[in-house]
Amino acid sequence: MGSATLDRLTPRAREIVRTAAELLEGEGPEALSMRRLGAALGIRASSLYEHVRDKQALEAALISVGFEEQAEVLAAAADGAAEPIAALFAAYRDFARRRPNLYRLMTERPLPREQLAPGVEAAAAVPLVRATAGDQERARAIWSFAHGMVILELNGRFPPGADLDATWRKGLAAFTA
Amino acid sequence: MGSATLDRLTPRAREIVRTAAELLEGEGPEALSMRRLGAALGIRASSLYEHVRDKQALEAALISVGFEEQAEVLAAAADGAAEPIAALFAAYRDFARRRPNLYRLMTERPLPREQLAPGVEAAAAVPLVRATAGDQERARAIWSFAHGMVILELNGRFPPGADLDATWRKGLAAFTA
DNA sequence: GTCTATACCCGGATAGAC
DNA sequence: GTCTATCCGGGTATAGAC
Repeated sequence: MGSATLDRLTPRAREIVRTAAELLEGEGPEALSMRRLGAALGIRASSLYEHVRDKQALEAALISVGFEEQAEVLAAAADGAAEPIAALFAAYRDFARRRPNLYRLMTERPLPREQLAPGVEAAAAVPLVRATAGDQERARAIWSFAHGMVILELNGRFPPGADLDATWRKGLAAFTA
Repeated sequence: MGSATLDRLTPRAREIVRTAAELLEGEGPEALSMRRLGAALGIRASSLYEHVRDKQALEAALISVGFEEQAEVLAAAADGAAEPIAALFAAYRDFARRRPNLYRLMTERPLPREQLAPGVEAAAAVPLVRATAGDQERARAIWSFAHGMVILELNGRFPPGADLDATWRKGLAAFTA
């Protein structure tokens, strides 16, 4: 539950990032504006700049925290699982459904890698790379399938009646054959 | 090359949609505003509303045309191919790279299905469903992999040195085993 | 069919007072 | 640390004149 990213911030900045995360998830991406974030905290947007460099830095913090949480849930899922890939799929999907807007923020633009907390991106990838015994190509192919499933689901792109559990099983079978 | 969607529009509306497509692809999604579209056509934004209901309708037209083009290139690729799935992968990736911003427009939000030209979404899916002999679960799993590969590439989410051709081959092997 | 003018909304960010 | 005031930018859309 602890976040190294949050821990390196001042208490007030921590509060801001936390509130931003709630705003993003609770009211959608358009709610993540400096004005609305200020309002949610009971201060003016201009006051935020005392604690946060700019909006980019705020988003980078959100993304870093997202990677930390993702790393945690994925590692926990794979740990000692009889079928690690299946367990990772379930945990990956679960994370994306619990934090759909954060998940989009983390995936739909180029990563601001220089602004992220060091190592968080790699840490989130570790469980899958482990599960493929270090085969990076296979790990990336599996990740692409999982991301495709997740993002198409979040974006409402599958036909209304689609049986996604069955589709996940198809993918699992393909990649573990 | 003919587009049923465009053919049903007045000449001026057709011109508008065409220009919008060029603007979107050439200058990015933020360029797709009524003001900038008007400017590209040499008229005021307000004049566009004589020809296009609103921005949603314009985007729906762009998406419909996108599906038509996609259906065409996918069908052509699969036609008589020795390895239809491999051919579809290549054509799918090629389409997304040629029209990255249109591809994003087509996939990153829920489809405005009521506003699309009838049948275009289904038509784009036909080649893949054929290639899986009607197995919809398999078709969806393959689509998810392809979409994941494509969108993660477009969004710059793979590590800088990643060998994506190799990753595509891994996915192909998994789904055609 | 296009114009001007306008209504409304939103955004990020800074200067300088307190 | 927060404020007000302000600067800049952007957007969709309508009314009414020509």
